[in-house]
Amino acid sequence: MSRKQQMPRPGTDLGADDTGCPILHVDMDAFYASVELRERPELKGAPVIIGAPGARGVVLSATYEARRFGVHSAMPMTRARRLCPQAVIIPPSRGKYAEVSRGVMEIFRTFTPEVEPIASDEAFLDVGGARKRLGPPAAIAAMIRGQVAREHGITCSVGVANSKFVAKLASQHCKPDGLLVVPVDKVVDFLHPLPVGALWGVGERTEQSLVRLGIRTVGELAGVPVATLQRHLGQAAGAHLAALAWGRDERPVTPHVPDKSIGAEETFATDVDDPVKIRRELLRLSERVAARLREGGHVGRTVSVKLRRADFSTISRSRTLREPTDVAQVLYATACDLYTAAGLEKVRLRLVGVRVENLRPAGEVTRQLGLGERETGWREAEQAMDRAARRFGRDAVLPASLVRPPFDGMDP
DNA sequence: TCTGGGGTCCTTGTGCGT
DNA sequence: TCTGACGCACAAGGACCC
Repeated sequence: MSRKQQMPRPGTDLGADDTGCPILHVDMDAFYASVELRERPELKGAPVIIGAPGARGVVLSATYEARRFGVHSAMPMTRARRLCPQAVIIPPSRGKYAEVSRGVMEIFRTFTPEVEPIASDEAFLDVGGARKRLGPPAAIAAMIRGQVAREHGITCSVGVANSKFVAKLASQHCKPDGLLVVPVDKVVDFLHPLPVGALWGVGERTEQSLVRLGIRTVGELAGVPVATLQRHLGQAAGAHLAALAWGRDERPVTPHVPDKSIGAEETFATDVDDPVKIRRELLRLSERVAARLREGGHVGRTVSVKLRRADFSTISRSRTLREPTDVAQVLYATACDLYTAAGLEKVRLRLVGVRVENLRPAGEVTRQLGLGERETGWREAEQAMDRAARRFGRDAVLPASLVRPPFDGMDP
């Protein structure tokens, strides 16, 4: 589901020597759309867009037929509909995609335990240790593609290279339904004709900065001194891009990357300036985030709120607590304080969000509650809500202020 | 053209203790 | 006692990823 445009093919004959190329990047083709098309085969060959049909939404996925009209993921739905009015719009079913994603990741793990999922539809695999058992990396990539297609009825593209970054570019390069090996001695030939925007970490802004410096291709980037890049892009980004331009990327495939933050946010159907409604939304988001913290066995110390005004300008405010927490009422109280302190109570907002950072495993934390603190009572109540939710569904038990009276036409 | 939601990482600024 | 340098933690915002 990369939102970058399909890159031009550099026209290099790369051969297929996969010696020293243990890294695979597997990327499902138009993942959400492909999953939907399994159930609606009559739409095969038609332009299909996955996205919320409401006024405020973006394209989550689009078939290649829709992409021919210029539609791509992250594009506002209104624009996508204008570009391709004949497209069939399907609202997303995230649960369904998560289930297929789990199945596909399980297939990957039958080939190697070294699987690093980076999104629901893509993962890095290090198959260096599977060579004796299963054969060379390119052969393993072909087996994976076959098994995913057989068991899930969708296609994927695989890049094979000596580093994560080159493998990822390779999979994008051979989409859809392709397999591309970039041999070690062809990495520079592969990279240098590409536009700088193809590099991981170069988005719209950075690309503009580079173009202003007269740098349009990776090859041109490779010829610029690191210090010059660092002066214009910052220390880390400059050094990072200079390394990538020569194909240097030492990051290993890491199967277990711990969560650093957990959050939830919501865009209102129409902008809201009523503090009561904003606080009710903060409560709903706090409940959601706290439930996910407890589900993952996390507690967190820093609570931040995100407030986006009607003009799309966004501010965030955060506070680090004395003790880490996974209690919705603590998150909610902090979020309300931050919202009030931000002075936006009379301002029309289009989005609010709650996030918890500085996560630690809940088991590691020894709790020190002050005199009169009631967190334990809340925690027990919320744990009881978790149990009810597991039995009867997420909406079975809600705080009173979130229970919608009958015929309540309020928004959200 | 009017921009979702869930994240990570980096930079910059500031306050505080030493 | 005051001052500057330094390191650190925190806060805020921005860019980027899928």
